[in-house]
Amino acid sequence: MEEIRKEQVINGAIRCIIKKGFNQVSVKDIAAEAGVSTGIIYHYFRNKNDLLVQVLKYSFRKSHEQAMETVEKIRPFEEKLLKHIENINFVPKENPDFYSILLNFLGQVKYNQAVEEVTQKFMRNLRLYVDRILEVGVKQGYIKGDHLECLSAIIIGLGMGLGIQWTIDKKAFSIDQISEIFKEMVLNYIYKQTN
Amino acid sequence: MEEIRKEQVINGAIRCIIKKGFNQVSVKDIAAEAGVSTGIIYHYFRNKNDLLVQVLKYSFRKSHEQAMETVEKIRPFEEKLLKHIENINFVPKENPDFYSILLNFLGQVKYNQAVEEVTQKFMRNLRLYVDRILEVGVKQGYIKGDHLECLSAIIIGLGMGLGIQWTIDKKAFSIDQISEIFKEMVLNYIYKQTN
Amino acid sequence: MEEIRKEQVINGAIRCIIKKGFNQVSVKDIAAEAGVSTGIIYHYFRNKNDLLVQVLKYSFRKSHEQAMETVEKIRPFEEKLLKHIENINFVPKENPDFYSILLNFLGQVKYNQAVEEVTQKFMRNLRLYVDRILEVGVKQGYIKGDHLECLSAIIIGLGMGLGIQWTIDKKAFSIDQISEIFKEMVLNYIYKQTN
Amino acid sequence: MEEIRKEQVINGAIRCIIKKGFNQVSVKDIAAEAGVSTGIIYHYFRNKNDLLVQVLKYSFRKSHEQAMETVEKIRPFEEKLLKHIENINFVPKENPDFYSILLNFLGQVKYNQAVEEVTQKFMRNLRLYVDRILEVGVKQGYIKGDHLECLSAIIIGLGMGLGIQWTIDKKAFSIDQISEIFKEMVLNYIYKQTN
DNA sequence: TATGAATGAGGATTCATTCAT
DNA sequence: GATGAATGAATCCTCATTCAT
Repeated sequence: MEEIRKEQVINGAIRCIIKKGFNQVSVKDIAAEAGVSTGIIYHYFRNKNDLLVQVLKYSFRKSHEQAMETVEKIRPFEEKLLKHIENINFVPKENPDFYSILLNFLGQVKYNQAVEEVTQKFMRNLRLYVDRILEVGVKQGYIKGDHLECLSAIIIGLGMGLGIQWTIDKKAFSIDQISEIFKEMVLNYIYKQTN
Repeated sequence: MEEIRKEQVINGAIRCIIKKGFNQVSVKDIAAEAGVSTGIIYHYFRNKNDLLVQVLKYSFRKSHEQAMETVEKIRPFEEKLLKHIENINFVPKENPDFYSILLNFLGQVKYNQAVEEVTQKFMRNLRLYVDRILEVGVKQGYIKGDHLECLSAIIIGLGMGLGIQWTIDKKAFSIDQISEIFKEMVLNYIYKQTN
Repeated sequence: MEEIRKEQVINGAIRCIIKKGFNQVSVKDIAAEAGVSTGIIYHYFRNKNDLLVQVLKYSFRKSHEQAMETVEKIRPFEEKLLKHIENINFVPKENPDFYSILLNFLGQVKYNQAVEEVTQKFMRNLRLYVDRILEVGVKQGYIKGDHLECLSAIIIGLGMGLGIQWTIDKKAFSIDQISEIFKEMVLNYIYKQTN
Repeated sequence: MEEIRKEQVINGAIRCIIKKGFNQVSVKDIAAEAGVSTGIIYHYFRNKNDLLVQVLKYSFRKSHEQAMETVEKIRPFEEKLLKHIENINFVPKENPDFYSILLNFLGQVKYNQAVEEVTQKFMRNLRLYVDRILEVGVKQGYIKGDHLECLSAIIIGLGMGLGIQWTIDKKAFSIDQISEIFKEMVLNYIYKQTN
């Protein structure tokens, strides 16, 4: 029951942030959106900041789960890597709310330790997942392991940079097209190192 | 005189935003930091939002000028392109305040039309600048023009994605190392298309 | 059972008031301190104010019982009077919590009829008890009854005034020393009237 | 101007406390009573507690000034001492608001350091003033200095104890009558020590 | 009896904005 | 141009009280 209520409030908060923006959201708004009283929010969360941190954690978890879903099942190395890059690049299109939430929180990282920790952990996990895929490629002899330690940051960084650009300006480019090019660049890079 | 006062206030606002974060800054804070009264701020800016938009414009202009400075003088195509990529990648290290400011504003884009317009224009200019460099490369016969229309978004996107990752977590990777790899990836791509 | 529960809650409330102060105590605090739920408090007490009035009554009764204990047994007039004065003067030292509680409630007397009535009754009983001792002294011929009607108020008043001073500032004076002097002043007064 | 505004707010706060009681007073009440906006209170006082401490200081200062006024001019030792005792005893009648305020704050002493400090200082000054009068009596040879060090606490303590009793229950006794008796007790005591 | 989730009015405090000086 | 006192709506949060279980 407690978990249900917490999720109810978190989802209300997410809808509010998407609709009005992080800075403009009040506890009253969230309570109304979630269909509860303001008081109950303080029963389940220490304060507004605690709630917002839970929102971030929840969003990260959901996004992660969603992005992994399709990749998990794929075995062949190259196919798995390319599908993962595609997934990352397609987040802004397929889950635009996530970028809304993310952009709202990124500005807070520097000023809010809890937000910083949660965000750092999320980013590290993202890179780690890519690293693991690449490791498999190395182990199976497809690619050499040299010069691969930064590739995860590049893949995640590009995904994020494109996502933000596209969120700011949907007319900037075609995500589909750019994703293809980027996949090609990555393949070039890992095989060139190998040959 | 008006310009001096405006810049004085804008710089106070920038210092405040960097120090306390966008959401936590009040007009009183800015006035105190700039060494003026709150009243005078309303003499030179329509309201707080107007001031913040001016801050964004000012930051974008300064960052742009700084990033261009070294590149402008370089003539040879490849050298110019690589130097520009390097410049973009090094912004978070050499001008970390810019990323502080940028991240503070990115969350507002969706909810504030003026911020949206200014940000969109800035991003377009960034891509345009890269496109121009590439165009010169095509004209001078170094590379073919096909498949280059998305490269600017990739270059800018990666710069931004790395900048944000690094701003969030300085231990994530070495900017220098990653910049080298990325430059290699870009060269691979443009010459492979050509040959 | 009802009495046990009520006393359990009252004692929780007393500990809370001593620890945090009357104004700062919530029903939730009291429930937690007493080891019960908030709901049960409303089963045994009409509301928070009712509970607090019961706390006051209980404190007055306990303090009264404690102060009387030693005096009751003493028969000789002068010895009994002096011992009672001493008891009154020593309350702040021997039962400092009582003064904590008392001071917390005194400010409410004017604004809370129930508190006013309970406090007035307690103060009257205190004076009455002194009056009875003096009456015995008169009956037994030790002192004359003229000019004695105010002595109880003086004895109680001084006890209270010293208690409050000492509660505010333990370094203000030595209760033992002052009690001796005051006993002497009272004896001087009642025998001077007599001779 | 700042001082006038501060006094305006303090007086509003005093009227509120007298009318509704310390615990029941809100900043909104005080603002309304003082005829200002709530915002301005935070312009002149750090917070509600700061304002209340200023109220206490102000009340203490005013009460002190008022009590001293008549005594200051009197030179002869005995007359001066008796007049001072009388003044102390008559405060509840002549300045009942002071006792209202005092009782409202006494309960806070233990839980509020600023209130504690201000109250301790006030009480010490009260005793000091009595001590100075007695010193003069000693110097001029009217009385001996032995056994006088506690007399100030007794005089202040009785004044306070009677004041509180009378504030709680006006029918308890006649202040005039009791003041006469107490003055007699003090004279007995100081001269008995002398002869 | 007993619990503690739920309510929502009310409290302290902040802050963008105005305006008399 | 320049100041900063003044406003009051809005914010976060608390808490007495109720009630379904």
